[in-house]
Amino acid sequence: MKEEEFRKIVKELRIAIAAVDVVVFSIINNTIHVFLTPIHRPPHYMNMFGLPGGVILENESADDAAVRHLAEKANTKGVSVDQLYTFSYPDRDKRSRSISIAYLALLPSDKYKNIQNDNGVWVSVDKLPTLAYDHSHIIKVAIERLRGKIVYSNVVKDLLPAQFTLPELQRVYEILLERPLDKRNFRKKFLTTKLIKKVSDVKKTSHRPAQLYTFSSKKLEIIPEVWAAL
Amino acid sequence: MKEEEFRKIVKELRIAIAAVDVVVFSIINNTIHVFLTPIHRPPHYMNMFGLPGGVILENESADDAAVRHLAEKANTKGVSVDQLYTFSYPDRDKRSRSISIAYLALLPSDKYKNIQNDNGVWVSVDKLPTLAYDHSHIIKVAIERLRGKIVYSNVVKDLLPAQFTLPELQRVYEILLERPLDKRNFRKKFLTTKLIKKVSDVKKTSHRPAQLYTFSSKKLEIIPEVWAAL
DNA sequence: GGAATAGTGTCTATTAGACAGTATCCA
DNA sequence: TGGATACTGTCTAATAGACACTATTCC
Repeated sequence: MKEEEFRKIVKELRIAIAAVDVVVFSIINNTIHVFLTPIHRPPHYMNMFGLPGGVILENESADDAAVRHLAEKANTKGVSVDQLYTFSYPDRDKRSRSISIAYLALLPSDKYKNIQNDNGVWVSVDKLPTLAYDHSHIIKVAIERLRGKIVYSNVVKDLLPAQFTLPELQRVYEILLERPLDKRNFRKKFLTTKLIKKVSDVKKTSHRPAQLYTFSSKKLEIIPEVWAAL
Repeated sequence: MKEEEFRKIVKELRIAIAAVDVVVFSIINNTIHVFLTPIHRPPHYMNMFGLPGGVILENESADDAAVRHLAEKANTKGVSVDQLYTFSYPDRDKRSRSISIAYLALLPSDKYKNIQNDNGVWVSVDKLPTLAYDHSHIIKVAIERLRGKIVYSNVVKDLLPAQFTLPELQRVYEILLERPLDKRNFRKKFLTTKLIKKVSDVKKTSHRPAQLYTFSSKKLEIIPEVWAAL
């Protein structure tokens, strides 16, 4: 069935179609970047960028659809997604009624190049162009959610390489929280959470090497502590 | 269009239709109760109960639809709803593919009788019958969300009458957290949050009267404190 | 005065947050 | 040895949590 015909029927049915959109973040050059794909849907959305996403197929859950669309548009595998929010204002898609189940995905900074393809681009969230649909809004909500999550969980694990140093970890928190953190308090607090453990290796640089760590668990863990330290 | 015909077309389109379901909680007789409506959808769901809900119309958001369906099925007005999660497993509705944007609503214990009508019933969440669709699962998720929310926000405001005593407030926390709380610590902590304020009245009973309080704000406030006190 | 529930204060242990100097590597 | 960044510990103030008695009303 042609898309045109499809939309006509859907419109007649006066129903809301559900689709998914995925906000993929990675930290590049010390700023949060989001992965965008080209969108060209005349007459309203021409030569624009937007979030990767699309329809949900007959035999998949929205979660599956999010993973699938991400894999197709960003050429990646094994990225886990978390449901963010469902956006449903009637005019969010000017072409026809559609509802977006938005997902949040995180990519370690040593992996972001993998998911690049000819069309997709990584853009700093501080320098977003005008995006298709309500995708700018979705990204804003995603940033807030991410900021909220890091203070009571180990979500940052998905933004860091498998092995990382404590200064690198702290830097991620500083970027997301947009404020400097005290090095001693940060280390003290983070080590008491037992979320990370030493590996028997150091990161060699042009100065004193730093101890490498890894996250104890690959699953999302909830921690009681709140990172309010200055 | 007849429902049968509608479902046939939808099935041919192989698309996912979005609907809403609303979990309404109230505390009745010291236990969490949920509001259920009768559901009769042969052949899979006959003479059962389930959450109030239904389709999203052309010109309304999911939030609007949730409020509307709640008003229709439960005969009430002015209840605010919060998006809970979107459920989308392909077989969650055995009749046809449908996705549920679930909402959470709370009703003060002095108001729950208002939303009763000939068909709806209030059932303790400890004694739920088998429900239609995946509604049992949705309710479980809703309870967890509610439990999580009360420790860092003033959500309980929607479970209490406009004026209430501190022992009543504490009771709500004890029911939701399923453990006793120390009276002195509870009062001390809650009063330092400034979430509530005294009113110039007391609740008269057959023993010593209790000071009445009211929530300072009708909006959802986030508090840093965590109610972990024993 | 007895029953029933409201209301109150202190002490201790832990945690949060401020703060500055030493250690280790490389060039 | 100088540059650069990793790493470490203490003090203070605030908070969490344990704990028991007095106050007020009604009957």
